[in-house]
Amino acid sequence: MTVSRTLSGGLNVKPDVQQKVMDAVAELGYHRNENARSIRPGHTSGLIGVAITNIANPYYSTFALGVEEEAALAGRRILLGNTSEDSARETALVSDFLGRRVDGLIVVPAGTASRHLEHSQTQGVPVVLASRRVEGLGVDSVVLADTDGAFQGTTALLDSGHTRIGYLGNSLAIFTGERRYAGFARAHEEHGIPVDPALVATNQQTVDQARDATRALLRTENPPTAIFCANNRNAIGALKEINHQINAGSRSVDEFPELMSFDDFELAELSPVPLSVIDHDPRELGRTAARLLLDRLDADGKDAAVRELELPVSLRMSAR
Amino acid sequence: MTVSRTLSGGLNVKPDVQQKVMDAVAELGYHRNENARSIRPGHTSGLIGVAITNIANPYYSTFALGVEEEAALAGRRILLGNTSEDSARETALVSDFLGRRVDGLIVVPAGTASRHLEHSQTQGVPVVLASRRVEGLGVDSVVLADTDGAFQGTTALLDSGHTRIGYLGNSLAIFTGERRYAGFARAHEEHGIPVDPALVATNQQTVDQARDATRALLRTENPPTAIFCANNRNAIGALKEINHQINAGSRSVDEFPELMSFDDFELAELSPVPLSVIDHDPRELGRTAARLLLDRLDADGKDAAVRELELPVSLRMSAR
DNA sequence: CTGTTAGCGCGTTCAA
DNA sequence: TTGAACGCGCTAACAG
Repeated sequence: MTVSRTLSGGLNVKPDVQQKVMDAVAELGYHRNENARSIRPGHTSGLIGVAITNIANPYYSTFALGVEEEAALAGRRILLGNTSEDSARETALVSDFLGRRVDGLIVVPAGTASRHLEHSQTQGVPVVLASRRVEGLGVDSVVLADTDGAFQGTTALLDSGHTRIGYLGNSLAIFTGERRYAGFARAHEEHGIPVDPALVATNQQTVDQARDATRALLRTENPPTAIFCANNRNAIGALKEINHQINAGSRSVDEFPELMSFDDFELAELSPVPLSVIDHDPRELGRTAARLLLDRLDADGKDAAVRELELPVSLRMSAR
Repeated sequence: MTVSRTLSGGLNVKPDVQQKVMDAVAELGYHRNENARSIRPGHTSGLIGVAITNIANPYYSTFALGVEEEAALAGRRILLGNTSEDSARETALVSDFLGRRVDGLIVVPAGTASRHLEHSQTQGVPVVLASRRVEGLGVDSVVLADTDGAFQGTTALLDSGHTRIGYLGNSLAIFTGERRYAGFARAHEEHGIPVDPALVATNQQTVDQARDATRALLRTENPPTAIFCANNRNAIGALKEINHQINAGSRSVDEFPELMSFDDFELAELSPVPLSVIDHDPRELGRTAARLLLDRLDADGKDAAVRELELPVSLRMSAR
């Protein structure tokens, strides 16, 4: 008890005894057992479980940084896990997080399955969805203005005269994939220009897959004059393939399509073809998700209505 | 007890009772309290604490992915924390990790202070250092062949005729900074070419700082014909500045220095100036660090001698 | 100011 | 096959 009291401020412990305790603590390298502390009635772990689909994607690691910063400000740590875009792994991860009694969960959901995120399954542990929503799950969420951003970007391309625009994105079954494609399609509708299905590729998860899809697009007999890339993996893949072909020297630079990327990324400015960006800040997305969660963890935020935020994006047109 | 037995395999529990338990578990969303489990005698948390200097740097997030993959294979999770290159935060982070009774620690040390990593302070929890070593700390470590890689890269530049080579890196007080500079300097020595101190900048932690340093280098009256960049942050900063100046159109491309980057990075191939890379795999670095730790956590690895690994790097010369 | 009691959730051990 | 007692480390509440 004396040690416990000393370590929690030293109230009602003689100063010289406190000193002895501190000396012993320093010498022995003693650390209070947080796991034992967390099982006391009315106490929690101070951990926030963060499940993202891919740590190695700079977009998501920056997102995680934002969460971590905001959590650290509130004296909490994050438990980070990778789902690899796999719903089963997400379920296992969330289950593990709950077993460790995280105070809350921040999830970039991998699929549309959501039983494991339901209130009854999480034992009331609050969940915040980020980047993607899951229908019918009454939880807080923060996503981007996907449809609007894609609409704006596509409109800009159409306005500048493009009529054949390629589309590279991830699966339409994924929340962002569906929304971004919807914006792409609506812009076409409003311009009275049909989307050519031959120019639409929607199953690239990796840079290499995006490269392959780009190669296929460029090989068609009537290739697109611009490509809309629904995320940074696809934009980078397209860029790599185009750069490769330019260096191979088969055609001149301006025979290649210009690019519109949903997501900014490092070194985008080196693109040999004009590249515009639908820009937003993954770090801010992480911070916002964390704030939603932390707020919900506060006594006063506990019973607030469900908040579904949508962060704006901004179109940054290529200088050329 | 019946629930406990059912959840740990169902030995000696009547099948129909097991079923009832499982039904109730599913309905209630019950999860065993891992924190409570971990304080039982002879049990551990299954967590590995990972302290890196910057999650948002793709290099380190890929490193973390490698650790996570390897840890997941062994049924463990990682607790990830950011030190922001700050020794005090590292100490606090490690202390927090120990309080949560991590089974082991993987640390990219921020400084040379190491009291908090000593065996006596970690209560015998094994520590593995990655990327950087700390002198006088008898713990396992895995680092890169920094000196050798820098030596090879610099030698290649000198061999191809450069006599004025700039150096951009992080502080010489940092393990990798010191070693990479040493390789740079030794290559000069062996060629009998002195290093011009005016061309050496060693305090850039961020891309923007690296840009500034590059601008200063290019502005000197006798600018370098090549720049050795000791890590990806510095290479990217140099690239951005050079690209910017090329686009500004003041000089022709081949008046700009070529680049040698210690660290590969995404889209390096888009460089307008020749860029060679001293390549290595951060994911493998992470995996190796995790394996060192997991091995040490096994009964048979417990008392093994200290292992200090050095992973090889490979020089990939610019195609041009 | 310092110590004792009790209970958090779990599973080992022992009893029924 | 099931349940009861015990102890892990910690601290609120209550003696002393």
